[in-house]
Amino acid sequence: MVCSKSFGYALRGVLYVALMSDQKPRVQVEEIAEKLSVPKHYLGKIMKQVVKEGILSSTKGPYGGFSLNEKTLSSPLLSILRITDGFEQFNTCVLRLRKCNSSRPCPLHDQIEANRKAWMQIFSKTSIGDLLNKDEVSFLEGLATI
Amino acid sequence: MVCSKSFGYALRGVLYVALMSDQKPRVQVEEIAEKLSVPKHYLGKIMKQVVKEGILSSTKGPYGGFSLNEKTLSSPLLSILRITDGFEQFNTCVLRLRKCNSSRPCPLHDQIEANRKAWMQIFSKTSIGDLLNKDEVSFLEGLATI
DNA sequence: TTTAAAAAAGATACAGATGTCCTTAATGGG
DNA sequence: CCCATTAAGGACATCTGTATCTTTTTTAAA
Ligand code: FES
Ligand code: FES
Repeated sequence: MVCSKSFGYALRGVLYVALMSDQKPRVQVEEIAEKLSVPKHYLGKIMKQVVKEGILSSTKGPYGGFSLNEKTLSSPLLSILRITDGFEQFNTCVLRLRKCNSSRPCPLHDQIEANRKAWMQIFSKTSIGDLLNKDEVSFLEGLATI
Repeated sequence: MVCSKSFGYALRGVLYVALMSDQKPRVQVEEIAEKLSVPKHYLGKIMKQVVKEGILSSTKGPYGGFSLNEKTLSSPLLSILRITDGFEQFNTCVLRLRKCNSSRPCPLHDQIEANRKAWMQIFSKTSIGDLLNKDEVSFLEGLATI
């Protein structure tokens, strides 16, 4: 019913880089962690994976940091979810009564399956860019609140 | 998107006791654990909480074990969920962008909230008894599959 | 009352997610 | 080339859910 903390770190990290992109082309993990009140080194690890997935770019060295690329804004939340949480959650019986499948469904399977499809939809249809458009103003104030 | 393993243990434990209730008034944790392929001692701890919540009854000593009571069949899944998983999951922003509330919603809040209500509905409307009715035959075979 | 059976309770162990620290590699500027 | 800066990578620490083991308490039967 809720994503991992790692997911939140990754998402907010990407959003922060995006929001800063007009002011500075690259943002250091140090700054991101500080502004979002997130553990610095742990965030670094996660951002690394986000880069490997292609959602962000990064360069080492002076004036380096994390930056947007052509894929960033169009990336669906699902691509971050894969990194941080994986998709097992969608294939496990909610009741943990058995392997979840339609051929041998548990009593709740159909209801749950419909619900999960809806979640999947939300996470695959919604992109980083969508979030920015919908919430432009309040994001920056809100990013550090959790 | 999925309940804890503990939830599965608790639910399957209760279901097993219910299914056995016409053959034997009390069932020992030893037997339950064996039949469900669940860690014996850990299951004991969870069953204890289920009893404390009032969903099952138990008696110590010879011929003791866990047994149904007047509340068992009408207990909603939500009462087990409270024991094993708690309700925090329903009050946390999926995106972990901020405290989840309607007055300061994240961009996905409304969609997510509707979805969560649906989950809550399922777990509060569905009782132990409902599961048994819907799935009477295949439960016993299936109970040990996870 | 004694004994054995079974749940309850407590102590400890393990595993995965989370978090910290230190070292290594890459990069731009001098 | 040399140096400072920054991400990447690896080793270790902590915390929480899960799991195991032992001891205590309760109960039924003999
Ligand atoms: S079989 Fe239970 S949710 Fe699919
Ligand atoms: S504020 Fe994000 S789900 Fe409610």
